[in-house]
Amino acid sequence: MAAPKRLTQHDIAKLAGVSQATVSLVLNGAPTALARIPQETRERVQQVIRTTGYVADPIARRMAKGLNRILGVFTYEPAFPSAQADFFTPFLLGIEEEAQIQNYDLLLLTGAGVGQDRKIFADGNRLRIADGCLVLGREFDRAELTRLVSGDYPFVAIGRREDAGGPVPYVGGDYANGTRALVEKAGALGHSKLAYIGPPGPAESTADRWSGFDGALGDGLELVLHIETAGRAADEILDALFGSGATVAFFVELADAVRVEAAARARGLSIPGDFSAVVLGSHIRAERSHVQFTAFDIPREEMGRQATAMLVRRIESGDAGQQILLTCEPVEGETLGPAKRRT
Amino acid sequence: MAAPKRLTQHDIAKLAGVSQATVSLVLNGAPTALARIPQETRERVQQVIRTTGYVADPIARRMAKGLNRILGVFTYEPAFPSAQADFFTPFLLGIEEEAQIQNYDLLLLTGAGVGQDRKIFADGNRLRIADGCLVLGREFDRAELTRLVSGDYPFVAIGRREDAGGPVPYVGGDYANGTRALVEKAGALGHSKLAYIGPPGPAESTADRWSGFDGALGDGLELVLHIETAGRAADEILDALFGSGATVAFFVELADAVRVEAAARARGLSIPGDFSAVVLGSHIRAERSHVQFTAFDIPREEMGRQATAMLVRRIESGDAGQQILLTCEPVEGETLGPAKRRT
DNA sequence: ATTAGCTGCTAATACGCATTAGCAGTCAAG
DNA sequence: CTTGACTGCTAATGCGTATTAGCAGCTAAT
Repeated sequence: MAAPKRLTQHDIAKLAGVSQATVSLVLNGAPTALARIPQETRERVQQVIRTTGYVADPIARRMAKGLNRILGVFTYEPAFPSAQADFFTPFLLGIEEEAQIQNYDLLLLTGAGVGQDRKIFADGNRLRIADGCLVLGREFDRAELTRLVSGDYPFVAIGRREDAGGPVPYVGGDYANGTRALVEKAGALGHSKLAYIGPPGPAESTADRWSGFDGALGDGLELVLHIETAGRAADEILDALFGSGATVAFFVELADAVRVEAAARARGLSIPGDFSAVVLGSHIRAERSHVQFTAFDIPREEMGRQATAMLVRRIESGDAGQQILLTCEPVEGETLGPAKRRT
Repeated sequence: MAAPKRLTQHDIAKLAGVSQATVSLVLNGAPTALARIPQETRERVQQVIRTTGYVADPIARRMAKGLNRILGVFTYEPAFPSAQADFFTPFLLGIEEEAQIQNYDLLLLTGAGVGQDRKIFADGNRLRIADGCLVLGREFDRAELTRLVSGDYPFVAIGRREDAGGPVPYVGGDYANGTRALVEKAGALGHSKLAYIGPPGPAESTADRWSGFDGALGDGLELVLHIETAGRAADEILDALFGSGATVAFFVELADAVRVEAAARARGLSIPGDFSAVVLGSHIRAERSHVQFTAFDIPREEMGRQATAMLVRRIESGDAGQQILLTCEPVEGETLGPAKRRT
C-alpha cells in the first residue's frame, strides 16, 4: 500500500558504495568524465540500478538541465473534435508523429484561458513547462503573437502569419497559389464570370485565398459576385448566383458549398451541368458529403510534421525558424466542368 | 533579439524590494501566512508581477511541491485519428473536457517507444512528469500493467482490465451486459440460431463481449456458427452463415458487418429481411456506412470524463481508485428484425 | 626528493520554487 | 520594566539531478 519511497540517486549511491555524483556520471556523464570511472565501478552501479529499477526523475533532470523534451501545443479552439470542429486533428496527427520520432512528448495547453477566450498568456499559464510550443488556430491574437515573437521562447505557428513586430516562424499551406491554380483551371474551361463566396479576411488563411483569387482575375476573368457572409441561406446564394450570371462559384467554406449544392439539386439543377463549384481547400469529413468537390488539398499532416521539426530545431540548435509554405495540390473532383453559356 | 533572461522570483523580489520568500507567499501562500503580509506589500509585489509578466516555472514548482497539475495520457497506439483508425478521439474529448474543468493540463506521452511498439516504461520513464496518468489502448502489456499496479504512481485505465498483481483502477464500458441485452432482444424476436463473428479474446474488450454472448445462450438460444478470424472474406462469411442456418449474426467488428451487408446486398438479399445483423458496440465514423446497424452504445466521452475525475481523486486525495463499468445502452438501428424461418 | 601527471573518485553548488522556523520591532498588559 | 503577543517580514532549507572543481593516492619522470 504505502509504496516504498521513490528511489533517488542517493539511494543508488549508498547501495553501490559510491557518491551521488558518481551515479549521475555513470548514468549520463560526458565521455571525458566517464573515462575516469573504471569499468568495474560502472558495472556495480549499473547493476544496482537494474535490480532496483531506478529511473531518474525527469522533473529534477529538467530542473538541472533546463530542458525536458516536451513540446507545448496551444490551440485557440478546443483541440479535440467536438461536434462540428475537428479542425485540428490532422495537424495533431502529423505533430504527434514527428514528436514521437524526435522523442518529445506533447503538452496540450488545455487549461490556458477559459471557454472561448483562450489566451496564451492567460494568468497561471503553464506554457513554459514545455521547451517550446506550436500554435494553431484559424485566427491569432495579434498582441500575443507580437509578444511571442519578441520573446525568447521558441515557437512555431501552423498556418501563415503576417509579421508581428518581426517575422513569425511558421509552416503554412500555400492557399494563394492553390486558389490561383483553380481559378486558372476554370478559365481554361471557358469560365469568365466568377463568384466568390466567403470573406476576404482578416484571418491570413482567408486573406490568402482571396489574394490568390483576386490576383488571377483580369485576363478575361471577372468577379461578378462576392458574398462575404458565411452561413447565408443557400437559396439566397443560389439566386444571387444566377442573377449575377456567374458560371462558377468559389467557396471558402465547404459547408456553404454543400448547402448550395443541395439547394440546387432540390431545384432540379445539376453541378457541373448547370454551374460549376470549387471549394478552396480540402476539408475534413468531406466524405460525409456525397459530392466530391473540385478543390485543393491542404497537406495538414505534413504541415504538422514540418512545424514540429522546425520547432525542435529552434529548441536544440537555437535556429531562428523559417517561413515555409507547402504546395496545395489541386483535387480533381467532379464539380468543375466546362462553362455553360446561359441566357 | 537576445531576450532578457527568464524572470525568477528573485528578480521580482529585488524589484519589489522584498525577499524571494515573500514573493512566493504573495503568489500562493496559505491564508495564515498571507494574513501577516499587509495589503500594501502584497499590492507592490503584484504590481511588479503584472508589469513584468512573470509566471512561475512549473517545473520548479513541481520540484518543490511534488505536483504540477498535469495529467499524462498514454496510448498504446497513436492518439490522433489517421485515415483508418481514430479509436481514441472520443475518449480524448471527454478527458480534455474534464481536465479543463479540474484545471489540469494534458501531457501526451508520445515519446515512449518507437513506431507501433509503444512502451510505458521505455527509456527513462517520463511518466512521472505528470502527477498521474491515464492509459488507453485495445490491448495492454500485461507486464507493464503489473508494474503500474504495484507502483505508487497514480493511474487509471480506460476500459476494463483484469487484475494484474492487484486490481486495476479503470472506467470501462459494460460490454458483457450490452451484448447480453442484444442477444435477449434477438431471442424475443424469435431468433434461436445465432452466429458470432469475432474473436473470444484475449483483449478484455472482446472477451467481455464473448462472455456476455455466451452467458445469454441456452434457454432456446443456440450458437450455430463462430468465426473467429476478423477480416475474413465477406462472401465466405455469408456462405457459412447460410450453411449454419443462423438467422442473426453478431459482429464484434463493424467493418465485418459492413462488408457482409454489402455482399448480401450484392446477392439481392436484404437485412433484416433475409437475416439480421447486430454489431457489438458503437463505432466511430459509423456515419460512413449507410446502414444503421443495431448495436449498443459505448459511452466513450463519459468514460474519458469519469476516468479523468477518478485519476484526479487518486492524485489529490490518495484515493485508491475503483472499477467502474458504464452501462452500454442498446441502439435500435435497423438491422435486427424478427427471425425468418428458412428451409 | 620534488614535481607532474594520472586515476578514481567526492564535495559543493546551482536550478527556481515552497515552506518553516524564527528574528527584530512594536504595543499592551501585568 | 518585564513578559507576552502580535506584526512584518527574511534566512535557510529541501526537492533530485547535472556539473565542475578539486582532493587523495599513486606512478613515473626529473
